[in-house]
Amino acid sequence: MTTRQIPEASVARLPVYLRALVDMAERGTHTVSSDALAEAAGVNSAKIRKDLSYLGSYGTRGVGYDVEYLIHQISRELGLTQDWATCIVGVGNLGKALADYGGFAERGFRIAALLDVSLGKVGEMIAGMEVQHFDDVERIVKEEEISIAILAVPGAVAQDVTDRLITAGISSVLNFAPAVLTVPEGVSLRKVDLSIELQILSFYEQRKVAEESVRRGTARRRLDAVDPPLA
Amino acid sequence: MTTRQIPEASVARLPVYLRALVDMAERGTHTVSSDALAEAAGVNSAKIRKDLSYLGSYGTRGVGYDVEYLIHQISRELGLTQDWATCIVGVGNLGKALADYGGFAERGFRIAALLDVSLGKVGEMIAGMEVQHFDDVERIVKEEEISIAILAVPGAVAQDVTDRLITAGISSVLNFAPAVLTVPEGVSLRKVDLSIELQILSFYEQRKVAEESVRRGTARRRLDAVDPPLA
DNA sequence: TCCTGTGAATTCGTTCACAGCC
DNA sequence: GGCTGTGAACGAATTCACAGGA
Repeated sequence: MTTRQIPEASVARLPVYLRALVDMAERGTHTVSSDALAEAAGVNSAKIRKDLSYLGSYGTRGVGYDVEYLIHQISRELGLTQDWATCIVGVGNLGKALADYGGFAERGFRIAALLDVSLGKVGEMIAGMEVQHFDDVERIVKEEEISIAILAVPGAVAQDVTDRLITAGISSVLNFAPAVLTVPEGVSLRKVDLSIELQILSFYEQRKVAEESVRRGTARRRLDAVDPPLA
Repeated sequence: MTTRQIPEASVARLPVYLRALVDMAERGTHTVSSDALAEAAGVNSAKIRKDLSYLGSYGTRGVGYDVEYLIHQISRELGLTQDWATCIVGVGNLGKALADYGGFAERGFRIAALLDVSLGKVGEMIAGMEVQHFDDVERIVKEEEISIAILAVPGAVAQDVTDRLITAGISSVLNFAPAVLTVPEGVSLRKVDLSIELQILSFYEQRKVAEESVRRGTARRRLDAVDPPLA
C-alpha cells in the first residue's frame, strides 16, 4: 500500500459502502466482515476487500472492520468531511425537484444558489431560496465559493451554460441535461440521464419478450427484411 | 457476425449514439462516419465501429453510415419501436418531477400510472393523471400491461415496494431510491443515485484541491494520524 | 479458526492497426 | 483514398485462492 491511485470503478462504489455502513451504525453494529458488508452493498466480498485495501489496511484479520472507523475513513477519502457549495442551474421541473430534495444536504452538499435565465423564474422562492439570474453566475460562484454545479437545463443550451460555468470557476459538473458535454481537462463531469436508463432497460426487456416467445414456440421471423441472418 | 450477445457497456452507449444521430438527422445530415459520430457522442471512433458491428454490418466502407437507417436499426435493437408502459411509484418531489418531465414519452415510454400510499396524495392530479393507491398495483399492472417501474420512494421501503411490484408482474425497475435492491434473476434493475454521483465528484474535487496545494507548496501534513505513509 | 490483504489468474472492455471493400 | 469491420494487443476490473496475522 504505497500508491494512491484508486481505480475509478472502486471510487464509484465507496459511497455505496458508506451508506451501508451508516445504516449498520444506526442499527448498533460495531464490527462488520467483508462478507456482511458485501451482502449489504450487493457486491462480491473480494471486491470489498480489494476496494478497502486501496484506502489502507483498516481491517483486523479474523475479526473484520470497525464500522465507525471505516465510516470515518471512507468519508475522509471521499472528501465528505468538508462541505461543498453547489448550485443548481435551471429550475424547471427537475431543477426544482432537486432543490427540494433533501438528500444532498444530508451529506455535506450545500445548495448555495439556484440559477435560471427565465425572468419568470428569477426571484421565485424555492426551498427557501431565491432564484437568481444566471448572468450573475461569476459573482455568485466567487462569493459562495461554489465548486460543483448541478445542471438541469435543456439539452440545447447545456454546452454553452457549462462553458460559462467553467469560466466562472466551477470545477465539477453533474449533468442532468440530455446532451454530451465536453469539458477541459481538470474539470470533472458526471452524467445522469433518465431516458438513457429507460432505453437500456428497454433493451433487456425486449430480449426477455423475445426469449419468452422462443420458449413458447410462438417466435416469429422478424418482418424487418434487413435483420442479420441468424439469431 | 453471428453471435448475438452485445456487451453491456456497449448497450449502454447505444442510446447516446441514437441521440446524436437523431440530432444529425434533424439538421439534415444523411451520412455519418464513425469519426464524426464519435465526435458527437464523445467517444473514440474504434469503439463506435465495434459497438455498431455488434448490431450488424450497417456501414459502407469508404462512405460511412446512413443516418436514418442507423437510427432505425438502433431503435429496433433497443426495443424502441414498440412502446412500453411504465408506472411511477412514489410521487414525492422527485416522483412528481419525473411525472412532469416530458423526456420519457418522447421515446416511447408511456407513463401509465402514478402510485403512492399516502392518502393525501391518492386522487391528486399530476401531469393530467390521477395518483392511484399502491394497494391496487396488481390490478393496474395487469390492466395497463406495465413492465417497467420507476421507483421514487424512500429508501427504507424500497425493497418491500420492489418485491410487491415484481409479484405484480413488473420485470424492469429503474431505482431512484437510495437503497441497494435485490431482485430475482430475470428482473432488470438500474439505479440512479443523485447523492452518490455528488460524492464521486467530491472525491475528485478533493484530489484537485490537494494537488493544487502541493503545487503551491502550501500542502500540509494531514492531521489524521492513520494516513498511509506516502502521497 | 476466522477473516483480511493481496498476488495471480481470469474476464471484460478498449484501442490499435490493417485487410478488405467502396 | 477513405472508411468500415475485426482480429490481435493491451489495459482495467473482477474474482480466485491462499498466506499470514489476530
